Amino acid sequence: MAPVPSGVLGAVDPTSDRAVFRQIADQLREAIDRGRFKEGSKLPSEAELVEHFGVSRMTVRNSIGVLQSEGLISAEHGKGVFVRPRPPVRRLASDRFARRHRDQGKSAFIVEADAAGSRPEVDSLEVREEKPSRDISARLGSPRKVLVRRRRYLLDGRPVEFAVSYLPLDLARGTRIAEPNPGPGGIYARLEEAGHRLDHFDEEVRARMPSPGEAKMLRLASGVPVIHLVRTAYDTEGRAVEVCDTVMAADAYVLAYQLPAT
Amino acid sequence: MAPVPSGVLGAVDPTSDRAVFRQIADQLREAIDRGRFKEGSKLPSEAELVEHFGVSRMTVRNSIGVLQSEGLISAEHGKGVFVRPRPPVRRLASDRFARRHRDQGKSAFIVEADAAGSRPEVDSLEVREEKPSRDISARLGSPRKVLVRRRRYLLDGRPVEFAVSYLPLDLARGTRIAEPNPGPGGIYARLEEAGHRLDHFDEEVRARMPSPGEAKMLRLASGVPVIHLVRTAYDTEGRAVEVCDTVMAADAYVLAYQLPAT
DNA sequence: CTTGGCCACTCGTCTATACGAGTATGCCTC
DNA sequence: GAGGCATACTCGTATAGACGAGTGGCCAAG
Repeated sequence: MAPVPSGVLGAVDPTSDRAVFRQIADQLREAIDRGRFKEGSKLPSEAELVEHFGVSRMTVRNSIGVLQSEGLISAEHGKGVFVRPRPPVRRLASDRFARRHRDQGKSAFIVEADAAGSRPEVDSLEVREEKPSRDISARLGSPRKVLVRRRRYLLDGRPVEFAVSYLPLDLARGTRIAEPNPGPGGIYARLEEAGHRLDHFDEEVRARMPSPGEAKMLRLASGVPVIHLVRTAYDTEGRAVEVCDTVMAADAYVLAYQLPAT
Repeated sequence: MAPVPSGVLGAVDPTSDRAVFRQIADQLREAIDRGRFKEGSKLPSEAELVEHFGVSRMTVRNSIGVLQSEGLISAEHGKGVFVRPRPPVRRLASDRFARRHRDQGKSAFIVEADAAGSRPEVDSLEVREEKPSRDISARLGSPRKVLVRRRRYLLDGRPVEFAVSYLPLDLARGTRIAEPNPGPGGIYARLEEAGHRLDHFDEEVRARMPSPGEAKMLRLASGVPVIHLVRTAYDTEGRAVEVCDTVMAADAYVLAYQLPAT
């Protein structure tokens, strides 16, 4: 068994007020912060840490659990514990829905990812009619039924976002919006062609830990929160024409907004 | 020892593929979601769950840990494990920095909290001059030194937000901006009085797990992420006149923005 | 009645051990 | 050389036990 690299980790004080597993977590955290363990690199194994600190395995695992829930490291069964690499971040600009950005053939997600040098994918595409939930119904002005479009976005094979759009059925039925591929410019272009000129979007941003289902869908390591974004699109007559409910891996996104000073 | 309320929790299957502690976590989660355990109420004690499921204490603690890191429950030493109440949420509107909202005497935070029926406080106020970090320096156009204003906001005694403002020293030195209380309308009003008419704000929104220091400062339960918001204020000449770096308890906030469709 | 202490109950920390399951590697066989 | 298997190493799960420390209620002494 390889020893822990010397000088990187010190000793613990069992008589200290601070719990031993916290002291170990502190030392590992500091070593990571200082770059002693680089992004993506392997930490000493549990057995090595047990040896080095002279504690039991559960104590070591406890300290690893602390850092995992902080999002600093992630354990891989059979391989080891690794410093979590910071994934490339997708920046969502505040003008991302401007008309000029509606590309001819491809969706905004594809265009943007291509430009950033990532390999974009969309999967789990599902389009159907449903009875809206209370919340969605209220946001859309109480339609009896809605068209629901679900899809998952991936970058370089990693799922980063799961989005569900809701549109009042009278706007969507029989149009390309009700088809899996809504055509160039996406559903917003189709809405405007149908005479619903878009005026503005409202977005609500929350952050929280993922549900187990969300963690699975986005393949989230523990310690990664999600950004929950609910966008409502309004036409020039003030009617809500779409609600898009999106759950994003928080470590893959930064949202940018511009606020007026007036 | 009180038994677990009958009918609320079932049994586990030790032969299942799914780990026993996950099965227990699943059952507790479902019971909470269904309202069998209400917000703020006490879950069965570890000893009771050990008894009920016929497993060892570490297994029960493991399942409790799962739900804690999901932000569903929180354990209190000596008291028990409780369903985390959802705290009142502060909604930040996209027009929150509009001039018309600059109240005469009090800060935006105080006015808004009063209106919402909460008891607002500001503490840890600190104003000083510092050499800016690389990032702040770049955002502000590389000033040699900056005025730094730190403060913590609380609602009903609970810390919800920690904010640090940076201003180029030439704008701030010798003005009320450099005083702990900048006066009616806050530092934005002082900037405009000094001839720096504000044009717009850029905001960057990220979500992540808190550092240990942040968790302590905001008294965050485990399983609560933070929203990290960096706002830059620009005057009508395009100069960045302030950067505000804010860390917020994610369960206390929803951010609202309006995006143009053009 | 008040106060102090005891006690029961709670979660927190830690040890020691055992076995299972995923991964990588090297060696042996074909 | 290619394939397959054994093996060693990794983390995952679970048991049983011990002591510590925070909380709150009860009761007896003052």
